[in-house]
Amino acid sequence: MKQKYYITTAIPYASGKPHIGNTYEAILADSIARWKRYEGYDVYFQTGTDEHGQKIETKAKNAGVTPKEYADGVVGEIRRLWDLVGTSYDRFIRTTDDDHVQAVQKIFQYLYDKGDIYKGAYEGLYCVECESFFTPSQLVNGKCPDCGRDVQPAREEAYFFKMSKYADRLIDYINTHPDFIKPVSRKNEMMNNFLLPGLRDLCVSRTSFSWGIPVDFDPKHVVYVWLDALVNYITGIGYNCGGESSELFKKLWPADLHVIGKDIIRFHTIYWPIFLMALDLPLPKTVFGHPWLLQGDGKMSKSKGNVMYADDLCDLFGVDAVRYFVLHEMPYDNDGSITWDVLIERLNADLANTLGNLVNRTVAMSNKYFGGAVRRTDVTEPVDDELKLAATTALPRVQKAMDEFRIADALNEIFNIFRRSNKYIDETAPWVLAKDPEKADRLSEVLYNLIESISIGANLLAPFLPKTAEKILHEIGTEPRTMNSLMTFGVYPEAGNKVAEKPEILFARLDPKAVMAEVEALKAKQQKPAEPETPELPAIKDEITYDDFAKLDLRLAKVVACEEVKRSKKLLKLTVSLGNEERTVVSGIKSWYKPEDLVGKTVVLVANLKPVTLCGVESHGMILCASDPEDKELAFVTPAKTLTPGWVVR
RNA sequence: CGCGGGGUGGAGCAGUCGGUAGCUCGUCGGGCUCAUAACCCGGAGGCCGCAGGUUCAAGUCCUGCCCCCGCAACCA
Repeated sequence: MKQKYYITTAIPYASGKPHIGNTYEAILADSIARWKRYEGYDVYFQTGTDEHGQKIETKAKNAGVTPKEYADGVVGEIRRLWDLVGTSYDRFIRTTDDDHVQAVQKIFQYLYDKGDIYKGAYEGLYCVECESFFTPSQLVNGKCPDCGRDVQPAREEAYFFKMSKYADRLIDYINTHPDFIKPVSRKNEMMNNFLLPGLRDLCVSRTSFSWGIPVDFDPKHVVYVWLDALVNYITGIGYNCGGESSELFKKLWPADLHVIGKDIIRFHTIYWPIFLMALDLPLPKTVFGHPWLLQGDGKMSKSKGNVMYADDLCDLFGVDAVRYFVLHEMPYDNDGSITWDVLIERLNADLANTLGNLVNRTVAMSNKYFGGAVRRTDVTEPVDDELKLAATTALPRVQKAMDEFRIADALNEIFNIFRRSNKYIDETAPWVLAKDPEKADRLSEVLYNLIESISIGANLLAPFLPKTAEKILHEIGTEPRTMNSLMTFGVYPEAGNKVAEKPEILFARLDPKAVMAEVEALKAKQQKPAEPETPELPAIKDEITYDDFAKLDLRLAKVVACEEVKRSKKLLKLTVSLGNEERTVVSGIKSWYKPEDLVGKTVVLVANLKPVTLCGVESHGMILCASDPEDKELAFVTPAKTLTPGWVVR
């Protein structure tokens, strides 16, 4: 019986059209899935969309549609893109699917009954306008990062999951399963930053919005994102909490591979395994956190007009060219970068020149010299051996690369066959052989060797560039063959098949100038609806009374000493004098001021602010500063003439 | 001294146990003409981040320093 292989992508949030970086994940997982199928596994490949939550609720409201309608639209777009790039999924799950919703409710109930979920209160900084909680680190200048208004400490009733309960078991599991987190460098991050210092309980419900799966025993709560989203990996294949799960589930679980972005490794290697432990389910074998695909000149943004979408790219270059590019250009550990220049360069150098031209010239010669069918004649020469070796030993090397998820390396190994084949043509010079009728058999053997090598290469290429592989096999008049046969030279029919009469150009060479012209047109189209560059000033806040103002105690303070806070990026530690007392204040202005710039200056201090500890230093007050909305420029506030420290500002 | 990764010809990377520094692209020159101005060969271009140390021998091992990038902690 075939061994099963269950592979998943993360489910992208359906709030907007995904760019090529997001689509990369689908292509990556798809290539692995196809490869595994070719290896003989019974592969089940699941992808889908995450559709609940406040952001979608808000966007839908703005668009005047229901959240489901809004999600339907975006999901349609995502699915269209996934299909466009050839994602060979078995199920496209949506977190709004009925089976998922019911399964999540059952899981929630089960974990609550078990005591792993308890009711508590969520405390944080709340922005009324945005109806959102933020952690202090999310704030911009102490204000809401979305609207720039003030936030206030608030409490919200919520359910929590007892993460700490399973932490020891998870630490043990990670330590004894080296394949669990890939690449390994991520393992240390998780251990050192989260597991070893101790886990905080995770908030798993919300009452501040309603677009979500209701907690059925407490309907004003909806299940909050991670518990809802992560369990898609089990609900999608028929997990039934507390009941009989499907045959499919029994066959597939635990998953063999979760392909995810490096940004959500934490959720997949800590929260997800812990949820599974709580459900008494085995953990996935491997979580692979791939790097990101970045735009060469910085992050993609609409206002820059440099967002790349899979559909535009496919229009310009074709699906397989796009697949090739993202798979080839992504290193294993570091982020990859995508630029139009490099993209064109890759297509021309690898796909058009090395591969396309090779197939083209080989087929052309077969037609020209033998009417399209080349026989194996066994008129060999030593020069053949190196080619045969390159072709028949590629498989194990590709396999090794794939086992480590080094897709770029795998592609490179395959292309070595094509590179070697081009060289072989030069070494054997078929056009010279063709002039001598006595060398006809040798010539036939040479072309046979080329076609056989191309056949092996095309079969290896199929998981990555399915359409191209199909075209190549068609051109050389043969069918896909088994993986095992790729290590044997001479599987292509010895009598020779008829190759395509007129070789089709697999990848046309691109003229960079012409492509860039089209790109400019695309950019212009994107930029039109873009927002103006100048960020708006935050709105004036809600009115307060004099009494509210009077609560503030603002004082002049003279900086007597200042130093950087060790191991902090933004913080300076100031010692200020208020005339009759000195105190320590921490201020996040390291980017704008050096310590010596501040000593001797008089600043305005919020003197009655509750002290807090930042990076291990207690801060007793706050220095008033003014800045532009984006914090490009910032300056502290100082009196117009020298005044005595300690005086009241009002 | 929070944890981890990394600094190698113009770009992106490889370099296992210390022993002539490699690959892809670009660039320059040559060759070839089957082919998509494609293909093949060759050249130029490296104080292998800096400074010490161990060794017959260091990109590789040790020490110190500088810089970059993840993650974490923070603009009160």
